[in-house]
Amino acid sequence: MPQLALFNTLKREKQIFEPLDPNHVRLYACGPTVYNYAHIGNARMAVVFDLLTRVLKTLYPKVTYVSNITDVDDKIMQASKDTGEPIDAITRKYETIYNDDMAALGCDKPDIQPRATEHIGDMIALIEALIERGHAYDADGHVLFNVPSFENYGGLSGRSRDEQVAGARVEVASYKKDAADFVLWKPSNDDEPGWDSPWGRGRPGWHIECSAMSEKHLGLPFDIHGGGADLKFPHHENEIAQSCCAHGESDLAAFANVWVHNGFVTVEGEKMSKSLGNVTLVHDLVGKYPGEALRLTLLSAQYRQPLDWSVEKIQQNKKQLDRFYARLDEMKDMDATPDAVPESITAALCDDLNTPQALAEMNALLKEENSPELKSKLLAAGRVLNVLQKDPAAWLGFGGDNQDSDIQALLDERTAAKAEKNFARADEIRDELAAQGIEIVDTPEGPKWRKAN
RNA sequence: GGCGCGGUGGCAGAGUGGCUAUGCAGCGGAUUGCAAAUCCGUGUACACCGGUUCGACUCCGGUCCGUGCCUCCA
Repeated sequence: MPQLALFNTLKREKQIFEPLDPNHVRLYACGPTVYNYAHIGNARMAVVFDLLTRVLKTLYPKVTYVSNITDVDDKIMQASKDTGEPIDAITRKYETIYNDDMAALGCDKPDIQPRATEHIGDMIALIEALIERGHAYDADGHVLFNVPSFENYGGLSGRSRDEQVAGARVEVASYKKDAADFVLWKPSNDDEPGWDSPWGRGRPGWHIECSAMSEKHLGLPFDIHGGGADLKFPHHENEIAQSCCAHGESDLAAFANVWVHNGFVTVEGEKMSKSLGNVTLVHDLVGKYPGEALRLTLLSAQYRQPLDWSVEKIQQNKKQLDRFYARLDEMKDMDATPDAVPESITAALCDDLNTPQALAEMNALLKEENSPELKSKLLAAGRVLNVLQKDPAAWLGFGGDNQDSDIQALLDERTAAKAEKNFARADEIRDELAAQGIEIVDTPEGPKWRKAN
């Protein structure tokens, strides 16, 4: 069996992945805060961890992938104030949109997708444990994690004590014993979402939800914890501190064994930001381009590398898919048994998800003659990456032969013209249709047409 | 300032101490009434300067440049 190597941020090196329990691999990735449409950066995280889960599922008998929905957060409250929509309506709406958009990118829904608001009790229990162990304190309705109480704090992001700063959501400096202390629980006004707690009516800080939900659904320690590179600090650092301290552990790996962080997406060379107005929403993209082309584009760079998003790149990856689908179309009548993923592709993916290498290996397959074996290999490789599973003719756009009698009439006329060597008329018809965005492709089975792109 | 990442052919993007991916674009050719697709051929590129080595794009040191995090952020 091939061995999976992953770059472990915690150790800062690529390591052979060794599951804590080979019969059940467990991973968690920090999901979105649902107050707006997901952007292409959210999508990269979703696609990367979807792929990682697929690869793990080819290697191990049971894999549980948990990715949360953050549905309590000050940004959501702000969105509610801005739009007048109730908080629940906002979070449910964008949760649904998120899942739909990620599905369009070929991401399976995580095995478990917990909502923060449904785990408040677990968070409170965790906070209580932290207070009992002397790692947290309450101050006027706030509960803070005391960073100096955890000797190994900072081990993930590599920051020394002096450099630590607060990762709190709100300004509570006056309550802090240490500048680096961060909020576990904070009081809510009457018009804000809140839950009863030993410290009064309030709501959780950001980091505690992931500690609570990952432990609840996966148990501690679990194998892999992931998210975007920017979450390393403070979010993941604080998660580790909370989870370790709540259980009296000093080893950072007592929470999650391997940490995986995906790189950032820039757009046309610039960082995505609201001020630049270049936040690229998945929702807009899935309306314009095939989800599979978007997925492949997100996988066109190795996951840890920065990825620059551009229309040109989408089109390039779409073409790539066209080539694969064209070959699959040629082999449409062959029986394929896509069970075994070609070794070269498994090897590439097992090398820290080297998707560009996997793509290169798939291109190498195209050098082979058409055969049931080749078809099987392509489909099996495509299945791991979750591409190439569609009907080739439909992908290539040749599905609509019988749907438009006007076009069919012109095609018939052109065929007749060609038979009479009236090429002037034949070309005229080609031009006419081209003007309508219709492309004629002559094949051994006769002319076909599709919408040009 | 602290921590980190990166500079590869026109573009994208892997990788390796010697055998110099892959895709897109370009160019030449084949094929096609035309077109598309396809096929064949075509590019010794690895920021700069030193060092190690029989040999470095790959290892080490330095320089320059770009970039991420350190505040909410995937």
